[in-house]
Amino acid sequence: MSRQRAKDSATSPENASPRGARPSRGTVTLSDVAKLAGVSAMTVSRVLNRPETVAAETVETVRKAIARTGYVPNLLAGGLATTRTKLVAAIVPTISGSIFAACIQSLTDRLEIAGYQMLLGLSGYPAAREEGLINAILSRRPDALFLTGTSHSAQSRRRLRGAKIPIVETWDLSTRPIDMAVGFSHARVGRDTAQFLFDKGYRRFAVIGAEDERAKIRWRSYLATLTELGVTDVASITTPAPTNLWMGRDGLGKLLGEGFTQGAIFCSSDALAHGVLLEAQARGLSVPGDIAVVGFGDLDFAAFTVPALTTVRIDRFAVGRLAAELILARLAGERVAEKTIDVGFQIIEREST
Amino acid sequence: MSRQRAKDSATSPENASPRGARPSRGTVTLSDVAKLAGVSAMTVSRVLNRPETVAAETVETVRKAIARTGYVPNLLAGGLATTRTKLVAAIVPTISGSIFAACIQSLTDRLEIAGYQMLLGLSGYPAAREEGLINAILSRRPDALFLTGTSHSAQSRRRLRGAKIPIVETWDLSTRPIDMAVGFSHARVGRDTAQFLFDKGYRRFAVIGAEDERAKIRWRSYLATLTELGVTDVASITTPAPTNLWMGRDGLGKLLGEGFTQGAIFCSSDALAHGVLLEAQARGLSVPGDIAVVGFGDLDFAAFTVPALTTVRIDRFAVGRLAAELILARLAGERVAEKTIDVGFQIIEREST
DNA sequence: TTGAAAGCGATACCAA
DNA sequence: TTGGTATCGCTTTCAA
Repeated sequence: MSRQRAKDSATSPENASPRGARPSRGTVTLSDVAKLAGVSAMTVSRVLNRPETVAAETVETVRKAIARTGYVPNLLAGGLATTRTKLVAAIVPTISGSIFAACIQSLTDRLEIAGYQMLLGLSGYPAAREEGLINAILSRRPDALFLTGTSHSAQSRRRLRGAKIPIVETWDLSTRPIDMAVGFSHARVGRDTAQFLFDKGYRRFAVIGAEDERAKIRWRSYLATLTELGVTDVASITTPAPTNLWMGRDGLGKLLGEGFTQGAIFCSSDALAHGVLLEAQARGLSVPGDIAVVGFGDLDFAAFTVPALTTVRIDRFAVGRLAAELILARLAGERVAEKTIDVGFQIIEREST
Repeated sequence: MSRQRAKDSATSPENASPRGARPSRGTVTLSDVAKLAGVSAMTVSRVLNRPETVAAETVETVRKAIARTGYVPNLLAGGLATTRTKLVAAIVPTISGSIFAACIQSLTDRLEIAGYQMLLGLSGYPAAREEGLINAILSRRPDALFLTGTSHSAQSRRRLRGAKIPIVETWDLSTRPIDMAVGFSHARVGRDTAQFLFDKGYRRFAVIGAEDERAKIRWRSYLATLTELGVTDVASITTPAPTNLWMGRDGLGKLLGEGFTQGAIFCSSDALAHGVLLEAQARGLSVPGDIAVVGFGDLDFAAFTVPALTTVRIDRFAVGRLAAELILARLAGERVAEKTIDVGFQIIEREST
C-alpha cells in the first residue's frame, strides 16, 4: 500500500511517524497543484480567487496544472480559514407539494447566481425538529439563514442571534423578526376574507382550518372578524397539518353532518378547499350556489383546474426572491433599510363554469 | 476594540503579532469550553462524539460548560479533520411543482434520521449548470451524492468517479450508472403506453413531448413501438422543458390544426396532459370519447382532479427513500449487492365521470 | 480515562 | 508579483 504522499511538513523532522488527523486518501490538494506548476500554494490560491493579482503567464501555468491534476478545491478548509462558507441554509416545514417548493426554487436560483449554495433543512409540521435542525445547520457555519415563520423557541432565538449572520424569516409578519422578514399578515388574510364574503352577501359561515401555526392565525382572525360583524354561529372544523384533499372532503362531510348545508366555507389551504369542492361535487351540491369555498395559497393546480375556487394568492416566488435579495445585500455589506417586506396577498375570485 | 481573545497557542511566543487566518470573531470554540470545564479540548471532543469513553462526572462537567457557553461545534473543522462531512448532496433539475420535490422530501427525511444533512443543487432544464454545480458541490466534500438522470458530461463523470463517494443516479436506468441507480426504464414507459393504447383499440395516435432528456426517451420509444405495430401516421408536437399546462393547451390546439381531431394522445408529463384536457373541455371535445389522454408522473393534482386522465404512475417517494437506503448502507460500510433498483411504473386508467 | 502534539487544506499577513 | 509562516477549530494517534 504505497499510495504516494510526499507532503513534507517544514517543521517536523523527516521521518516522524505520521500522527495527527487521518490523512485524506489521495485527494489532490493545493500544494500538489503548486508542486506541479512549480509555484507556491499561495500562488495557486491566488489564481483561483484573485487571478488579476498574478502574472498572466503564471496564471496560465497554474491553470494547466489545475486541469491536469483535476484539482477540486476544499471549501471546508477554505471556509475554516476565511469564516465565509458561501453557504446559505433554509429551513422549511416540508417541500413536497407545498408552497415552499416554489419559494426555495426562486431563493436557490438567485443565490446560485451569486455563487452561494443551499443547505436544506426540513423541519416537518409542527416544527418539532426545528431546534435540533438549527443547531445542526449552524454547525456548518452558513453565511445566512432562511427560516419559515417567526415563531421559534427561546433557545433557538438565542442561538440564531448568536450566529451573527443575516437571517430572513418568511411567510409571516406576526411577531417581531429576529433580523429581517419577508411575508404578509396572516391576520389580515383572515380578516379580509371574512369581510370579502360578508360583502358578497353571505350570512352563514364555516371554516375548515389546519392546526398549523400560521393557518391558525388566519382562521382565528376570520372567526374574530365574523364575530365583530355580528355573525355568531360559525361552524368550525380543525385538521392536522399538512393538509390534503381527503381532509377537505372529510371536512365538508362533517360540516354537512352538523347541518351546515349552505353558506361560505373558508379553508386554510387550497388542498382543503379542493377536497371540499370534490366532495360537494360528489354530493351534488352546487358551488357557489349552495356553498362558496375560499382556499389559500393559489397553487397552480387550483388556479388552473378549479374554476369555482376563490382563493388567497401569495406570490410564492417573490418570497424566495426577495429573501435572496435581502440576504445578498447584507452579505455584500450593504445597509438594508427595509428589513421587513410585506409581499401582500390578493383574494382571487373565480366564477363557476 | 478589545473583544477578548485569549487563545494562547502553546507553540508561539506570548506576544507574537496575530498573523495567519483571519480570526473568527468571538465564536466559542472547543478549547473555550475546555478551559471553562477545566479539561483538555480532546476531552470535550470525546464528550461530544463518544461520551462512553469519558468518565461520567467529567461528561457532566463538560456538558454544563457546553450549555453555559452556548457552544456550537464547527463542522467545517470537524469535516476537515475527519474527511467525513455528514453531508449528502442532491442535484435535481427543478424542485417547484415537480416530481422531484417529493423525492427530495423522502430522501431528506430518511437521511436526517441518520444524522446527515442535505446540500441542494438545482441544475435547471436542460442540465446546463450541472457541470459547474457538480464542481461546486464536490468542493464541499459531501459524503454521498444523489443525481437526476444518468447522462452527464465526460468531464463530470470523471470528476464524480474521482470523488470516490457513493453516488446514486435516479429516474433513469437507460445508461450504465456511475455507481448505483434507482429508477425505471423510460423506454419501457413509452413502449407499454403505446401497446396499452393499441390494445384499447385506438388506431389514431399523437404525442406531445417535452425536449427533456428522459421525456424524449419515453416518447421516442412510444413512436417506435407504434411503428412496429404498423401505425405510420403519428402527429407529434414537441415543447421545451419544464412543461406547464399552457403548453398542453397549446399542443392540443396545434394537433387540431393539423387535423388530429380524434384518437389517443400521449403527453410526456401530467402538466401537458392536464392542459390538453382543459383545452379539450374548452373546445367541447369529449374525453375519452373523441380523444384519450395519457400523462406521466401522476402528480397528486392530476390523480385527484382529472378523472379522465390516464397516467403513468411512479412512486416518487420510493425513489428518494430507496436512494437514501443505498447511500446509508454504503456509508455504513455495508456491501450493497443490488446497486440498481428498478422501481417500475404503473399505467393508471381513469374513467371519465 | 485524559492530555499533548501533529495535521487536515486552505487563506491572511508580512516580507522579499 | 511571489513566497513563507501562522493560523482557522477540530480529530487522530500515541503516551501517560
